[in-house]
Amino acid sequence: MVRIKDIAKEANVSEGTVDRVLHNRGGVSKKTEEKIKSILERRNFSINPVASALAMKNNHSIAVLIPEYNETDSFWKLPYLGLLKASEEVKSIGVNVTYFKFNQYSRESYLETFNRLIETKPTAVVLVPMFLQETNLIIDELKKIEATYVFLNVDVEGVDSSAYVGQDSYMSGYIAGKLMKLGVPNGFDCCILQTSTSTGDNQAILKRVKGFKDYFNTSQDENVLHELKVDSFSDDVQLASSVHQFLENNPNIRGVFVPSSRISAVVDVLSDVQKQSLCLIGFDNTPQNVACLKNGTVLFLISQKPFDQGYEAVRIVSDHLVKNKVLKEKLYLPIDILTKENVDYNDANQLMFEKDLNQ
Amino acid sequence: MVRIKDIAKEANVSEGTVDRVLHNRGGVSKKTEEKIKSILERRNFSINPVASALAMKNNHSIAVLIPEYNETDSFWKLPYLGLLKASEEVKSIGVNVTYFKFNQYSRESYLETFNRLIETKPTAVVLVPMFLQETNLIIDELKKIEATYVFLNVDVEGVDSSAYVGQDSYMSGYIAGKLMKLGVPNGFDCCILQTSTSTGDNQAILKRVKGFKDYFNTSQDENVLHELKVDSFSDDVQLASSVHQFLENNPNIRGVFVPSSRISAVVDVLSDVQKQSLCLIGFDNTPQNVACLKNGTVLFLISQKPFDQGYEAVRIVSDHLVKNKVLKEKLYLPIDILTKENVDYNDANQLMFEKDLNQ
DNA sequence: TAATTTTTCGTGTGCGAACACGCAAATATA
DNA sequence: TATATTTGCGTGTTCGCACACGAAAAATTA
Repeated sequence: MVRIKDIAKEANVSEGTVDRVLHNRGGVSKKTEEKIKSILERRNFSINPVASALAMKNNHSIAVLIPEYNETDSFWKLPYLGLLKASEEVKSIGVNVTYFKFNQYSRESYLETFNRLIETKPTAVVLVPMFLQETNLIIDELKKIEATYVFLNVDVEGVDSSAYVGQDSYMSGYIAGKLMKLGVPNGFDCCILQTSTSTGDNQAILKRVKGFKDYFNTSQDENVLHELKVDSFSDDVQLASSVHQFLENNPNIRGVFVPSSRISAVVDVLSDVQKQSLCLIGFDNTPQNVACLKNGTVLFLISQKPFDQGYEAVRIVSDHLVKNKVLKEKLYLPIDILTKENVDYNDANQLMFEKDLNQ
Repeated sequence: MVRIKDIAKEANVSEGTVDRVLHNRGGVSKKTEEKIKSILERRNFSINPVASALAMKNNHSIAVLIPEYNETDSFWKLPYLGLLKASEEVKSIGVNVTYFKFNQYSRESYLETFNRLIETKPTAVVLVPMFLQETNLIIDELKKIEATYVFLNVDVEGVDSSAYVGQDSYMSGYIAGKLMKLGVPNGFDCCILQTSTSTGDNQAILKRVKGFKDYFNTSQDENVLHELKVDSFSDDVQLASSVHQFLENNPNIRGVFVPSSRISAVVDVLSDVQKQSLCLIGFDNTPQNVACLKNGTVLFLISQKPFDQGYEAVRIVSDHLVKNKVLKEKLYLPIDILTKENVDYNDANQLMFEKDLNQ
């Protein structure tokens, strides 16, 4: 590893001078500056971030505002694990990450948790902007203290943010449309199944639906696209009756697209015959969904790569804080197509980390 | 932030003593140890990882043996970039990575390059085991100096390694089979197109073909599977004549599977009508292949995630060296299904790194 | 009690970079 | 030419921790 000392020796100057050109602090003659710069280039020097962090007494802090999770509602576990993994890595370069979890169904919890967060005076914030109105309040506060903030998983239109880390929802829906066309024989229909009222992330769901429809409309083959809206995915009985009635009225349907993460709930109310004959496509690798994928009921799941979202969010923010890298406005993660066969490989990374965590 | 110095003062001992109990190095009386431990607990002390990392100055070295690349044969560029990215990250924790590139078509180059590598006495080696016989010689040498070594991209049967980082070739072929079934209408045929002689990574290709065939055989629908072997993908004229003749003799064919990374060469010799009517599935996101994907000629590409392979290989080895983490024997990377629509998102990571590199 | 061994602990140096202080050389002013 | 001012640069200290060396204190032996 090349050190400042090495560069200084080679240039016949002192370490202080090298330091000056590195941080272009001025006070160096043109000639020696050029000389040093060329040596830096040639030796491919880069500042040792660890020593730098120590000397600077770097104490960046990233605060994360994220929904809490439990067994039944485990979607937010994976982003959290990804955040944790990155946190561990950046600790050694002087970046500290703290977590604040809120109830994703409560606006009050969202705001109240943020208020606790802001008291710790973080240098940067990663947040999941669940509620539009409250998010605007939050952004105002963050601007006051000049904290950089990035949105995680949920992209809010019309609110300016430093960056967004997540999926391109429109395109993921578009791809779902393509896969659906492949899975449904020509001449048959399919339908989009969603709740009439949605919480928080409905922005993403709307965009997925739009992408899905757009693919259907641009494609030559003629398949009719139906829509079914249900009250809730949690009420088994009602869901079952809605779905059965709908399928009876539209016997030509061979594909069902569920743009939320709840396709497993739909599978639970289908008969064996229906499971066999329908091409089911949904979102997110929750344990329940993965189970449906593995037993062959669901043909494709589209993954948002939640683990990677958390990981990347912390990485880009800390690179920004420590190395002054510019924040890319939109960091779109890969749109993963999961099948029965490849799903295990996709989870390997996070599983490995989880295992390490428990030791 | 509480420092060792603070603890020492409070306990009326020197920093050295606190250090001893922190790392239980021994040589501390029971009484003072207890006292210090309780203070550590009470003050909620934790080692400053930044200072710790700096002071430890780990000095591990990883040597990488990998094929060289150029414009026409660019496959190995991406693993190399991934290796580079990881190298940068681990530099700050005292791990140094050096590269040794060989000509992938020359056994002599392979061995000769390794000999240069081994002279640098690395603590660990990442290598692409191209030639079986020579690899055995290499492994013998590595065992002598007790270096840990991991295989990258190519998994060699019957040779024991510390670990393998790459794709599960069998399963990736299996998935290609599934996708092919989706893309080819019932009642039509498809074919596997490969060279009769293959170099280096033919192990992987054989396994892919096996997986592909297995999916076809287990599936209920009846599609006939043909096989076409050509002399070389580089000889346009001959390739064209072979392919055209074959397709004329088998007019029922609607799908072509190319288990190597050269599907773009096949596309180049197809007529527009053939491009329209055939379902083409291949491997690897080389620039040429990605172009075919984007213009709609190729329906799916399966990616080996070459960038990630390089990245992960260095990461797991350095985690092993620095943090004593156990090496997982097989680190299978996700089997990525690439389409026209999602391919851009999949490359984003490596593109970003490449851009940073050029600044 | 003196000599020796063992236990227990303090001191000092280095890791690589950041930055303040201040001296010498170069340039400007009288 | 002597003095003042700027410019260019070297030196020394600090960050918090790891680890080696060796000294004082305690325990053992003669």
